[in-house]
Amino acid sequence: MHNLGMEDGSAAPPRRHGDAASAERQATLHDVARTAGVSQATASRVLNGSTRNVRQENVARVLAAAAELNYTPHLSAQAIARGATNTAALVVSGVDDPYFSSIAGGVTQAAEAAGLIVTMAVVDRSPERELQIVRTLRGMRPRAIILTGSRIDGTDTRDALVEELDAYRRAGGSVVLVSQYDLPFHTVSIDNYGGARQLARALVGLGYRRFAVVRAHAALRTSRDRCEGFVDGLREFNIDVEERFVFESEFSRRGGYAAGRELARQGLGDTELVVAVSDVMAIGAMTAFRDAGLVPGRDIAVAGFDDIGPAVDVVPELTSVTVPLRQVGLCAMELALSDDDVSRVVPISTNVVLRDSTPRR
Amino acid sequence: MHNLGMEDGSAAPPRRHGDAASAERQATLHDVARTAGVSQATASRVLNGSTRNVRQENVARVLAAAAELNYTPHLSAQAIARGATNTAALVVSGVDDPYFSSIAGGVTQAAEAAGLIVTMAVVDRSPERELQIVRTLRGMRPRAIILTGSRIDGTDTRDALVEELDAYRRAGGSVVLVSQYDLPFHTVSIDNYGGARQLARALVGLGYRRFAVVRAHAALRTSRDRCEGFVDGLREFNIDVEERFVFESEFSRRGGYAAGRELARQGLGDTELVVAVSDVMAIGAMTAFRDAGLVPGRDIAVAGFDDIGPAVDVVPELTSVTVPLRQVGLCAMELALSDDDVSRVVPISTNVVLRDSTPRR
DNA sequence: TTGAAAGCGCTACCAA
DNA sequence: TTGGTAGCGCTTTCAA
Repeated sequence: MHNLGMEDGSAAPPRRHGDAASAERQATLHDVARTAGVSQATASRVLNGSTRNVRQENVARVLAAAAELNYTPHLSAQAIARGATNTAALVVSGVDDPYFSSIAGGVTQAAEAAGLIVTMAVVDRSPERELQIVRTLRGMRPRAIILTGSRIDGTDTRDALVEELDAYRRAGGSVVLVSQYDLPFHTVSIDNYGGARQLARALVGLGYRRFAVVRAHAALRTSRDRCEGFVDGLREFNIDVEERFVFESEFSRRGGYAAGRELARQGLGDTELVVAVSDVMAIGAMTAFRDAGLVPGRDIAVAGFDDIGPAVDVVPELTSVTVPLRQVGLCAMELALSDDDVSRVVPISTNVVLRDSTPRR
Repeated sequence: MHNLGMEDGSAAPPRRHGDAASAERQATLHDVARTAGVSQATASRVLNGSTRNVRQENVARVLAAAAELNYTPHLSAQAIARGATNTAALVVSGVDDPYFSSIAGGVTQAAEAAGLIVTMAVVDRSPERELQIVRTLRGMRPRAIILTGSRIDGTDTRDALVEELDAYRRAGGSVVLVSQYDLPFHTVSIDNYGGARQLARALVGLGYRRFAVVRAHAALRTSRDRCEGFVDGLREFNIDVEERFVFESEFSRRGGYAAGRELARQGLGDTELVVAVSDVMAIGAMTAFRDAGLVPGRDIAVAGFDDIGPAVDVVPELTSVTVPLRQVGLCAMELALSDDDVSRVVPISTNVVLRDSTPRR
């Protein structure tokens, strides 16, 4: 690599080779050892093993040499020699969704605490793609694979995925699923069904009787569970949601907006409240309502799910179901690190928060 | 690890050892070769090299063996043998901030397209921590290191970081900085200064004369540039921002909220508009105003920066400066992959969007 | 078209 | 407390 076009006044030493293609070789442990005048084994002990049984003088020499050569251990080489990496893999479906990014925040925090590096992959496409990603990730031999928001349900590839994960686990890896509680792996199980059911009760308690529902594709377990919980909750009061007031849409702000717009276009009828399976969707829907000339909280009440930060930044503040997403991430990582023999399920409970978007009727 | 709780009827061979700790060995290329009855070299050629010069029959055998053994190439081993990985490292400061997660979205998308795996590290603490993270990342020998939102400015560790990055680059790695345009590396340079300056002009154009500013620590380059651009823009009209109406706070929703609360507590005086250095902060401030009984857009106008999605979900919709964050991510990755000799700077222009949070006066 | 074998950078065992 | 050395799983010459 050349270095044209930069008047580099910084501390950086100049290029050594004129040759454009030639890169300086990274210093290896061998180099360090030679420079320090000790064996490679000793250098290894100083830099990565237990410093204990090396003479002080040699420790110093090695350290000095390493600093001088700007040595960085080759993690792949270490991984291969040690037979284990310090990597954890995280699979999400969309980083820019607050739901996933909050979980990811928790995961990375816990990983850092455990000295692990997180590798993140995004599945935005098909289940096939997810399978492929898991295969690739497996190739990194991470300590753990954490799968969140997977559309594992009811697809042909489901069995293949499960087998892939199982093979990984048999080889000593640790698998954690977030919100997928019927598979034989560690699972952080968010109480989507229960929370939604509670939400239904609470809303009925406020005086609502006629509902519309905005949900995502049924293959998305999270959406389905929330939907079912809500519908079951209403059924306790002999309330049904009319088919024409159920909107299936993309699991995103855009999807929520589209659903809201559609609902507004079609006419609210006597619908009093629309509940979306996520805050992100609910917020999108609220904006769609406003754009259609409806005032959320007055003309139509709105409720969401997750209680993401922005829920209190919109007007009116959004009624939701609190899910401690960051903690979900922490939990997932902990589960991943506990080498439990049994597949454990850690339940995460959820909690209804009533706000101004659903005023008492 | 045990395997309780699942009746595994799959093709997976049974445990070899009764020992709970013992894991089944992952199949290696050697195993595949043996099973297929060919040499390891041939197996390698089929599975990873050019399939071309291997007899059809052997190709089939190897493929079959690989499938049967559920073989996954050991990426670390490949990395070490090939002398190169297919990894890219991304350093952000906070995943759950829409700013970073949007950029991260772009980066991962571009990485995927290029067949790279993204490793993500979060720097939420000190610059020292950042240096340490970069060192670790370097150990993975990624093809590229993308640094975004780094608080590289004016710290003691700055030189150390630069040297670290330079050493990495000398060894053939590719470094990309987002929004740090005075360092000798590839840079995606968001026009923070210009955008802020335009914003100032536009707001003055709307009739505003008295401003408050909510900003983050001056060491954060992004915040500083936006601030300076804004102040310079006002100066064109001989408008100054009083010192007591400048609030320094955390670069987050929380920080924005705190600043807004403080401003409300202190009293607006004759302040007409508060501009925050990011939408996230602006939105936090808006909520603080509301909580203090002020109506944003009526009692106090508000403007932000970035034009993140939620900007149009709040009421009133937030005036902002559009930054194509996803594209910034894409760009960064492209820059990383182009093995350009010269350190290139790709400018990203920004654009003022006036919305209801800053009504004409 | 194939296989033997020499590494890649590192760790860890064993003997000194 | 040290150094020699045998791998770790893979790629890639080089001969056959």
